[in-house]
Amino acid sequence: MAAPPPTVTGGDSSKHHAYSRKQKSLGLLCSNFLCLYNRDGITSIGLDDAASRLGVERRRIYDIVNVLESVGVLARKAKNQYTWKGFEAIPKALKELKDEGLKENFSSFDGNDDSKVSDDEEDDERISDTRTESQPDKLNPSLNLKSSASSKPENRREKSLALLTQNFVKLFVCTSVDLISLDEAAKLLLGDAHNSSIMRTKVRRLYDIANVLSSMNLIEKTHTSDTRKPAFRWLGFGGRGQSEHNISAHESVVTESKKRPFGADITNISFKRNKMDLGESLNMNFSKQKQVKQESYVDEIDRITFDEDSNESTKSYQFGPFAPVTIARVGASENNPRKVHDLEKLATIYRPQYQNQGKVSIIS
DNA sequence: ACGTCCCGCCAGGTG
DNA sequence: CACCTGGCGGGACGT
Repeated sequence: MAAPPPTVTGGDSSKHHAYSRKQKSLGLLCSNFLCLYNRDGITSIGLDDAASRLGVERRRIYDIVNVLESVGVLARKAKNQYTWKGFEAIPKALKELKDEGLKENFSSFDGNDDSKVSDDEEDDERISDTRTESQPDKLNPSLNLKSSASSKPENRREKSLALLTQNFVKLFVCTSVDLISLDEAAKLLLGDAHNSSIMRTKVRRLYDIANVLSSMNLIEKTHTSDTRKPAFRWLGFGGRGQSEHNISAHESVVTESKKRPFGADITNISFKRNKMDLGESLNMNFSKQKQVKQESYVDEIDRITFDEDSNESTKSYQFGPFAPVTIARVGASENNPRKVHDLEKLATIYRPQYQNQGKVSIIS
């Protein structure tokens, strides 16, 4: 036991900037992650590589990766290695989730109830591409919401975060519920056993998930009509940011990637204690501006069919490229499709679109 | 005071 | 056995 450096208050070195939790939030980290790996043709993603680049511990990467994988953006390839599927993989993943959810009992929340708990664990066909023969099935979680009673060992792996993420998404995709608070979601997802701690932990996880999903603009934090209880609204697609793909015809928004608005960069990121390694790359300063892009979601953002009966009718997902803002120019060198070492450059150009709820700082 | 949620301990899993 | 994964909850930060 090496006496770990206790305390953190104030940093012992130079400026003792009161670090903000917001700057280390999963949501922001996710934005950085997305921005970092969405550029050019990135195929593989190393976890420790990401951790180093983002200046966070591995543990946090797992959190992000698990939720990203749940929506199809990433796919586990091997140890420490993930495959970047891209945002374009989201629609498909969502559809699968929806399909799965409908087969189960996700269609009974809010308003109507339909306790039709079909425990059918039928293996849905995976439209997925890569099919590793190692694990034929098992990919499908057996969502045992309430009344599970079956202590089926099932998958020891993927217990919470990934599973919970999918269930959370199913909630939106399979029902007409567009707005929901995490408490509600927690209750729904774990049945009714609101036994103190269990639910508290659940909610904690949901916060993590919601933050990541928010950074992707799949959901947004708002509040219920009554105004009071914060809740999350499903957006599906509708992020702003230009895209190379054509969007719906009615995207009047210019989504022009104008040059970054003033650079109010805040150098943050790991300044605390780091791992043993990570010495060469001092701290890369990520220029991040807490800009609140309050884009008007005019038009119909359109979410995947909210009709409960419509099975496979509207499959045209107009995924709007909610790509984290553009600017795909990599400074330097195109001769390295795989790895990008220019952290500094990358960091400089990168611009996360942190979604800030609540106040709206006019900056654009 | 309560809502949000970061940090990292430590237990399984895997090679 | 070392290392990778990731559940889980304390308790600090935010409002």
